[in-house]
Amino acid sequence: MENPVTYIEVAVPLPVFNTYTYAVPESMRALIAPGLQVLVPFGRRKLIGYILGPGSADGIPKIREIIDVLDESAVFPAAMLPFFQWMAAYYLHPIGEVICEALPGGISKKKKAVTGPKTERYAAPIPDAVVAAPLTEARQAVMDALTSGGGMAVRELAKIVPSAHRQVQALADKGLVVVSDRPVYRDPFGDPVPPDVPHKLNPEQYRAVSTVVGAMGAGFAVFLLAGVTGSGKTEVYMQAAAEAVRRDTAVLVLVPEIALVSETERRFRARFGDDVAVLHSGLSAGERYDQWVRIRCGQSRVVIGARSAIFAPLTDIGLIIVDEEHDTSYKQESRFRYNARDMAVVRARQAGAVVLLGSATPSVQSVYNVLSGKFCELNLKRRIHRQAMPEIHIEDLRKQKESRGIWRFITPALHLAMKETLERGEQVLLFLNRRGYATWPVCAGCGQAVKCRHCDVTLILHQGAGVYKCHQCGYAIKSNVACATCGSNAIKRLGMGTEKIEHAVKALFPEARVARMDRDTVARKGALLEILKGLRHREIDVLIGTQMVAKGHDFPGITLVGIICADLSLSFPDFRAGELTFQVLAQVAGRAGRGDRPGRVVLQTYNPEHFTIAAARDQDFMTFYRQEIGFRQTFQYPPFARMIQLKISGRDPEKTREFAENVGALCRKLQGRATGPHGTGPLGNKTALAGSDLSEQVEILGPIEAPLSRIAGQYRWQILLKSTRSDQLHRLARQLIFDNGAAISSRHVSLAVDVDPFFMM
DNA sequence: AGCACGCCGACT
DNA sequence: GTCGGCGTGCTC
Repeated sequence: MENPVTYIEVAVPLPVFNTYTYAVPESMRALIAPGLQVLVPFGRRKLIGYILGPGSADGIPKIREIIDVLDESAVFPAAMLPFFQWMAAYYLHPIGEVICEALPGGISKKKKAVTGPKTERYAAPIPDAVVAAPLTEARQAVMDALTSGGGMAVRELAKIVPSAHRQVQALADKGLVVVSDRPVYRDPFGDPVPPDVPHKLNPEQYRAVSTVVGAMGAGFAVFLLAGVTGSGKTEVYMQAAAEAVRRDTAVLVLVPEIALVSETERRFRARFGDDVAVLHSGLSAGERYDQWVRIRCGQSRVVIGARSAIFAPLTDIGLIIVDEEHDTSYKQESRFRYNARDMAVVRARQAGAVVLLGSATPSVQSVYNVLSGKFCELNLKRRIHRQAMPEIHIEDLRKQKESRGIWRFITPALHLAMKETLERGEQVLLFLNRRGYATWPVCAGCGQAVKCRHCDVTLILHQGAGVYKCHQCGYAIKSNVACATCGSNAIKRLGMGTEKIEHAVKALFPEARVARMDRDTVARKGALLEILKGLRHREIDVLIGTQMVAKGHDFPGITLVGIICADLSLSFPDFRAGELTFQVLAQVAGRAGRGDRPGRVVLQTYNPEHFTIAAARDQDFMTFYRQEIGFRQTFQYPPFARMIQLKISGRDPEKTREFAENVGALCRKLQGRATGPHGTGPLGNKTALAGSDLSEQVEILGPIEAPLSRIAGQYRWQILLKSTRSDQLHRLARQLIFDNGAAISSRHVSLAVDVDPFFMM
């Protein structure tokens, strides 16, 4: 190495936006490379940092030496550094924390315990060793087992000979076996999967696969595969992936949540065998580590995972597949707020790879990108088994106003349809996007709702558990308490949740076998699989579920879907409310009739004329899109504008409000400075400047109290920055964060920056 | 994030 | 007079 690097630039996993220059002692110079972890002194602490590249000593008065180099090979490919840097810049997040988020827990975060490769005691026979004296029965059994297998884990031996540990030691002393520690590979997969061969494609699928394959090797491209439910998207994914693998490139498959990883994984494993690795937060730290290492060293070239798998340490990515690309689970809503769907596109662009975004109900954003020429559209309009799409009947819930109790929510039409379906021995799915029994418990004495102590929400009655529960913070009180305001014991159980529907269905159809699928019933490990199995084996006649039932699971025996109330998400104070509603309705409706019998859907709503409901009835995405995109344009919402939301929270209501107002004032000051000598508008107004192009300004909305003004004891405020110009928006946010450290940090109040926010409540 | 420095109230 | 509260600023 001519010109050895003496200084390196290091990122540390702390909320600091600087990187730091360290000197490398002579003895370690040959060991360092970008992407390696190093132990560095930091103040009076020691930290694990990440080498970003060569560093510069210019203008730095004090440079300290690194203490140690922690890996002989980088934990992630150096080629991923530009990806991390891009994310750090875009999401305004410290690069060290970005990298820390990317690495699997346990690889050696901070200075916590290090989960290295797991090892086990392993015994192997020494060939041709001379047996001096006859062995005891147990020792002979151990020797027999070892010679027949050529070596075994001592743990396995102990299953044959209970005293194996002792015997192996004795045999080692006699020079007959050699004992060593071996790394073990922890297999996260369940049962072996029988191999499977590529299916014959229908013409639509064939066209999709050949278009994607045709783009491979020719640089970055994004395809949006819009395929109705049951149209065979997964087969398209697999055949495209097979071609990518054949070209010796890696494939990354993202699915929205862990429950769907296993289904996708089974299908991919059947096709790609040991090439498949999985990455998601459901794996134990050890399993994750092993999967990571397999991917890192190129043993697994097809990676399937949830959101965080976007960080898989693959080299030479040829294809990134994002299944159910509209799903909001791709957005991380804690510490580091990123969107894995968007980052799939960024990572592919950097790698010159092809992206395949798939969905039955594509996001407005992605369809806009198709229409503006950034993405290329592929369509699967036909279901593979040629079933017709289900017929959707709308029932107006306003007509039920005079009905009592459950009859307000089970219309005669739905009741009749359920009766007919059950009489035919077919299965029913009822969807209601709200769990619990009564979602609005109200005191009959004083009219007060039962409220959470820590949050600005009503508690939900969970009758089975006998508690009122807060869905925000988990706070719960016994359901037999009296009203906190007036002491009355008469608390009305208003509001409908899945648990109440379950009770009602059991009463209406006493002979039907009823099951419920929501976060409460699948909390127990294995419960979800039991429900799915129960459905397949026809041990369940009626399934009642939340959102969860809309997500990708295949329910072949269901011929009737009842949507109890389609409007719940329609009134959310969120510009995406219509989009979310359309998606969930279309997805739930798509659960009907995936087997060989036609399906039908009864959709109950208070807003039958609403364009979202009408479009969902006709399963006509483009009609929905055309109306929705007009609304987005009128109010300058994404995709026409970009947004950054500042989320401010603190325990003290006054301090939080004051802080939010200070940050708001600072934003306006910065904006005024950036856009020249004109003053800003009156406080609280949209600040726009005379004489310049209004559409290119950054709008500052707020601060306002969040719709959920308190969660888990934290008072919440928000400021929304909005602009048609991404660069302007980012410039303002960067100035705010980087140049005003003191003004935006406080002991009592925290500020989170959410770039491209999803949940605005 | 930590950890030091520095500046004000209430205790031996 | 010192102990300790917390606001401010820095860590190569």
